[in-house]
Amino acid sequence: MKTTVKELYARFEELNNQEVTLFGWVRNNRAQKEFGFINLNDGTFFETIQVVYENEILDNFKETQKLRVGSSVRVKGILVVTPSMKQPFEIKAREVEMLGDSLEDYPIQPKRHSREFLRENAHLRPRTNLFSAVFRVRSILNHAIHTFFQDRNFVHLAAPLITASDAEGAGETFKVTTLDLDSVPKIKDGEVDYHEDFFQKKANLTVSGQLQAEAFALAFKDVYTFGPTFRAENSNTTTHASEFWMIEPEIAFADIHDDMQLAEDMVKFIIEYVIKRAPKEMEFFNKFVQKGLLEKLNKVVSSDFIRITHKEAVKVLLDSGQKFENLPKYGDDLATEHEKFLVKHFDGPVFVIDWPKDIKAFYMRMNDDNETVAAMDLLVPGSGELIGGSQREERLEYLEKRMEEMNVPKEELWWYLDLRKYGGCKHAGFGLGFDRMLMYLTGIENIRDVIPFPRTPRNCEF
RNA sequence: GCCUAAUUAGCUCAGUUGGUUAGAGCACAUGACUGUUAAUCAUGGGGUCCUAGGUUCGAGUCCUAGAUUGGGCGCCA
Repeated sequence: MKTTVKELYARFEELNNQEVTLFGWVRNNRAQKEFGFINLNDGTFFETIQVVYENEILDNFKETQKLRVGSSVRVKGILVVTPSMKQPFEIKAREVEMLGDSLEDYPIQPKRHSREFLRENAHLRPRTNLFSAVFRVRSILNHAIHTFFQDRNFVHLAAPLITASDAEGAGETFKVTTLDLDSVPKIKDGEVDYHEDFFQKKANLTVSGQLQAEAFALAFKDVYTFGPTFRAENSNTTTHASEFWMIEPEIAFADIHDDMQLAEDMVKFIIEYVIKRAPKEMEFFNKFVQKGLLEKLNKVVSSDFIRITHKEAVKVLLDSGQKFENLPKYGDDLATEHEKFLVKHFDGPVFVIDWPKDIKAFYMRMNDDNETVAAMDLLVPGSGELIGGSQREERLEYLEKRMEEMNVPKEELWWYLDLRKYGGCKHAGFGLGFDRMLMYLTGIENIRDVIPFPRTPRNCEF
C-alpha cells in the first residue's frame, strides 16, 4: 500500500503488521553494525517515521547504512506498533531504495541552524522542522481567511495588480513599463513620454486593492480581496517586505464599529482554525519559538479587544510616566515604541480609533468634531500594526474637499467619486497584513521568515 | 536612509597584551558497536581568518575604506 506519513499517524493502530510503501527524505540515519534507523519525512506531516533496517533482511544493507541526510528514498516495510518506545510505531524495512543522493556538502544538518543562514538557503529551508511548520501554517491560514469570509457570504474579488492611478498617496511604487530604459522616449521639456508606453500612461504595481474593493462592496454588499501588494519603500525592519499579501474586506451599510467587530471576529476565527488544524506545528512554536504562545492566543480568543481613541491612547502614554524617545502628542502618529507600550499595557490586541485627520488618508470619513477621522488600527504584540481600517467618506462634497486639501487628483479617481454619486452608502473596510498575521500566530519575529522567498530592499534572490 | 554590532572550516562558535604549526562541537570520510532516536566511541581530511589598502621586525587581533548580514530607529494608506 502506497501511503503517507500523515495517513500512517492517523491510522497506525489498524495498520499494525501490514505492509506499507513510503516515499520521502532522510532526516537522520543512525547506522550500527547489524541494523540501523532512518528518520523519514515525506512532507505530509510534521513528524518523522522511524524506519528500522537490518543486515539480515536488506540486500543493500551497506548502501543503506551510508544514506546521507537529505537523500530521497522509497521504503517498503511492515508497520509495527511500539507502545513502549519513544515513537508510537515504526516501519521494519524490507526494501530501502535510494532515489536521489544528497551530496556530502548538504547544508541542512540535523542540528540547530541560524535563521540568517537558512534565509540564504531559502530553497532548502522548508525541509527543516521550523520552516516546515511555518509554511504549513501559512497554507492553513490562507484557507482560514477564505473560509471565514465565504462562510459569511462575502464575495471575493481579485483586485488588479497593475494600476494606472498615481493617486494612492505617498507610498513608493514599483513602476510597470515596457519602455526601453536605455532610451526612454521624451517629450519637449525632457519628461518621459508615457504615450509611448504599454498602457499609454504611468503604471505601477498596486499598493492596495481597497478602492476597487469599494466598487464591488457597493454592488455585492460584503466583499474581500486577498492578494499580493507591492511597496518600494527602502524599509529595513522586521515587519516590512517589498512584496506581501493583504486581506482587504469591504462592507456596505456598515460603520467603523461594524468594521472593528468584523476584524475582531476574523482574528479570533483564524486563531481557532489554525490551532485546530495544525496542533503539532503550534505546539512546536509554543515550545521552541515563543514560550507562552498558545496561552497568549487562547486568551485573545476568549477576551474582548480593547477599544480606545487616539486621544485616550496619547493620554495613557503621557500618564504612564514612561520615558519615550518621541514624546506622544495629540496630533501626531504613534511611534513604534508607543505601540509596543500600549499592547504591553493592555496585555493584548488594542484598537486605536478616531485618528487626527492630518495623518490619515483622504478617503477616511470625517468625524463630527471635524478634527478626527473614523479610522482604526489594531495593534498586537510582536507584529505592530496588524490591521488598519476605516469607515469611508461616503459624502461626495466632504470627499472632494479632502482630496483638494491633500492634493489628490480628482480626475484620475473619477470612477471612485462616481461611487458616491450613484447610490452611495456608508461603508467601511480594513486591510490585514497576511504575513504579519502569520508572525503573530507563530511567534516568528522576522517577516522574512514567514514568506517563502521574501523580497526586501537589495534582496531578490531565488 | 540613520545608528549600532558582527563577518574565523560546510554549520555554530572560541581564539588571551600584536608573537611558534589558528582550535572545539556538529557535518563529512574510515572503522568499532545487537534498539538507536540531535545515538555513542576512535581515527582522519577540511582554513583566501569578508575584500582592498595601511601601521609593524611580525596582523585573525590595531587603523582606513568598502561589501554583506543581524538588531534598533525612520520611511510606510
